[in-house]
Amino acid sequence: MKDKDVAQILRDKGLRVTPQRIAIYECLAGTTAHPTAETVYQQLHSKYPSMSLNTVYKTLLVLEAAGLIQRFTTADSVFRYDANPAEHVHAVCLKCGRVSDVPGDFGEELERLRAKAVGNSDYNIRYSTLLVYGLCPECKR
Amino acid sequence: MKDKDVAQILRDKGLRVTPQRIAIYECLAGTTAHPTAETVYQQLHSKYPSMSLNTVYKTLLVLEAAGLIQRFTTADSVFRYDANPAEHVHAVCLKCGRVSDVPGDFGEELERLRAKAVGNSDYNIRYSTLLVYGLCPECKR
DNA sequence: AAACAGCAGATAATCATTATCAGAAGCAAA
DNA sequence: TTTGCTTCTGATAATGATTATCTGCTGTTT
Ligand SMILES: [Mn+2]
Ligand SMILES: [Mn+2]
Ligand SMILES: [Zn+2]
Ligand SMILES: [Zn+2]
Repeated sequence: MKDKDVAQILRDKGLRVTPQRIAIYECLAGTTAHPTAETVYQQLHSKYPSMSLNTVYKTLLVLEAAGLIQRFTTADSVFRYDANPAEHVHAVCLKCGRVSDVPGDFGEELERLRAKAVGNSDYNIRYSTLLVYGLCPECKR
Repeated sequence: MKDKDVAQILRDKGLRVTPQRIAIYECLAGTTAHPTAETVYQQLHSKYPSMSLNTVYKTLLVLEAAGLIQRFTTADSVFRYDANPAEHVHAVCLKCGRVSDVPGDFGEELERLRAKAVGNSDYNIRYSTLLVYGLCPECKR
């Protein structure tokens, strides 16, 4: 997704386009690491020394509300952010906390699970999150 | 699971059996609501006025380490506790935060997902958590 | 350029969870 | 049953992530 698109999506939602919003989105779009707000802040601090952590948090909320990114939480209870807002499977390392995408198309499996959950639950189901926990390549020695 | 069993499991792990531990386990075993630590604390406060919230937290960690319960986190980033330590599917209400078990046996589907994730990921996968988000019966009006 | 509404940054507040430590209590041995 | 050791509990404080508040600034529209 290019800057122009992000800017346009923001404008279409009545939101302003600011350098901070573009920078934070690009930071997320340019990594596969599912960083925390703190990590995003540190990444951008050299290029944008005046940007505050609070702005990072608020901007991430704005981007999420606009449907541009997703936010999720793992067992360590720190929010992770992902420039890919589509449902997909995440692997979480039990030792170092790293979060990675699980490659492959799980659309069919997730859809089947969803259908079964919809049938069995009295909830009006909107979406689902699947996390698999284990040891990352580095940590499994 | 009866008290005697819990007590014995604790003893087998070299842990002491205390009224607080039994009470907290029974509180969890007697509900399907997946309470937070704070909720467990409030539930027990009338019967055990001297029990502290800190003890609830530490006891829940002990019970989890003993494999008697499981802990997980939802989108609101507050830990939920469950006397059923087996993998199963949870539904989370987007409006009120309620967490319910999704009935039905998802063992086969979860196993298939796990197998596919194991094949596609370079993580050494141990377990997984599947949460479905939506509106609970109360909140969907 | 001007004017307005929304945004960024500094700061403080909040909330859940964990750490610390002294006294109480479970447990095993005597 | 009593003793003695060790672990646990509860009071309190600390931590860490996230959010709230407020003032000055900036993007946007005219
Ligand atoms: Mn991802
Ligand atoms: Mn459950
Ligand atoms: Zn790792
Ligand atoms: Zn609800």
